[in-house]
Amino acid sequence: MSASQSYIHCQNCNFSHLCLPLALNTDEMDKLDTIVKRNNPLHKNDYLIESNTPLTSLYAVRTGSFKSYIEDDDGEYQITAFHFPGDIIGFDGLREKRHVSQTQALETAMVCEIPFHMLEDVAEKLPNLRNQLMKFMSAEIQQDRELVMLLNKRNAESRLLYFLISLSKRFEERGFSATSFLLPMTRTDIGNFLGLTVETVSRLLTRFQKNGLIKVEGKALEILKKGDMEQMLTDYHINIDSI
Amino acid sequence: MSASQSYIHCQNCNFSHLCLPLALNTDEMDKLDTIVKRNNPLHKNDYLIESNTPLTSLYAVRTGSFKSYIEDDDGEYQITAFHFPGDIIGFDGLREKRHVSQTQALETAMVCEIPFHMLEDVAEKLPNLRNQLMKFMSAEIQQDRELVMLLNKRNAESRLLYFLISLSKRFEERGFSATSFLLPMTRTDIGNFLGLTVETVSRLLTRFQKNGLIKVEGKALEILKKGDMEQMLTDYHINIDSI
DNA sequence: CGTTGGGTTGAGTTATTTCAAATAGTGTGG
DNA sequence: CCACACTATTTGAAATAACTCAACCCAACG
Repeated sequence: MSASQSYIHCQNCNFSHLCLPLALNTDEMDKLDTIVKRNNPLHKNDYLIESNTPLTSLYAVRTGSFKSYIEDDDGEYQITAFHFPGDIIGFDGLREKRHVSQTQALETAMVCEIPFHMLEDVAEKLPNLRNQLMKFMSAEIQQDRELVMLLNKRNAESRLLYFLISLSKRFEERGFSATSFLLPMTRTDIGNFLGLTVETVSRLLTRFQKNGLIKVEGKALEILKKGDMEQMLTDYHINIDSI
Repeated sequence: MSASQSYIHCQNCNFSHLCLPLALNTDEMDKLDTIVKRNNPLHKNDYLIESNTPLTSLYAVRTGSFKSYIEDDDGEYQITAFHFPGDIIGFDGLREKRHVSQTQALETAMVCEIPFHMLEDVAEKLPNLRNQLMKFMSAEIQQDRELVMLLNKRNAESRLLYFLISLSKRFEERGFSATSFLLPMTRTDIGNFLGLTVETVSRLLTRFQKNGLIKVEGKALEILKKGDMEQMLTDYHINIDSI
């Protein structure tokens, strides 16, 4: 561990309330902390995980952001998640102890690496940690299923609204502004994730802006009418033109 | 436990190779077996799990089939999975120890109930069982993500093909015919799951039949050209009319 | 024997995609 | 720091896959 990073521990991490330490007491956190490796930063487009490689570690995002995607034989790919600080990456590989997706940095980013065999050892002694791991996986299942519903039942407008609102919430949970942030991913990434074309995403962002819901300028997004946007998601009969 | 059911154990269950016992030795299986409750059969449309109820048990399907779905405030619902013998139901509720989806029998069906607090106790002593649980959850995440890709990237034809092929595989794994089986769910259910309308599902089934891929008569399905169907899924540029 | 739920088929509509083209932005090597 | 190349984004017009609406059939069932 380099000197410059030696002071970083779960105990003083800004995102521990979202991360694995969540349910652990100080002692337990110390145990977890001893197995965490904190590596050099990754840069934009660097791979954190390549698919089909053996699963040796899980990763917790410390700073920056990532996208994970699966790819089929035709090279067609599907972004399955965007990851922000506190998120744990790698659960989909547990089944075959082999990564089934790729994870790439969207910007300069750092992670905490948690070697899997050591995590298993620690978890052996810490029921809380085991529980926490299960909860994380369960949450992922729940989220994926909500995404399926979104894709199957909602139109392009709702999907993008949902995406923006959910980003906003995630930034807020992490102590960032809920109403003003940078989109770390491209429009193409957003479209890929939501099952829309780039063109549709772009057109909708423009339309949201014209209707005064948001302000976009490149990567910079400002959410102007969060309440209205949230309501459009709940009562999905309301659409953007009724605002 | 009723006398008529007392002879049923994981050891002599036809589906243990797909179920929790998969990675357990005989001793371990015995331990698991002692906590499993085998209840009376459920009938078509009976609820196995109602949403928002506390999670007290996981369930393993023993016979018959189920559908699970999430529902939003508008009453709109999304079927998230169909379950067949050996499948474990309930992982999405672990996060909040509360079920987030409903599970309903598609036909007369029986389950093995696994009380969750006892499962945790047993898992405490059996690393293999813990592992198996994680693998099941990880598999569910993986499957859900493949479903997202299917919904986002494939057209109606591919989606339904995928559905039929995946049913076929699941029946085969369970020792049933891979080419001739009954669809336990309605066309509406299939459409709901795949993000299509009933009409589209019906039209496609008719078309598949006209092109000689399958034979359908009500619930009865016969898969005539499995190879062709699988290839259409792999090379998704090939479509039904090129067969 | 009327009612109800599931399924099929046809015709017209529409949300989103595709294709095309122009503009803006970013990074690299000289 | 500029020029060039490449990628990302926006906007418009035309095409289309799947949906909606409507009608009808069939089987199960009280």
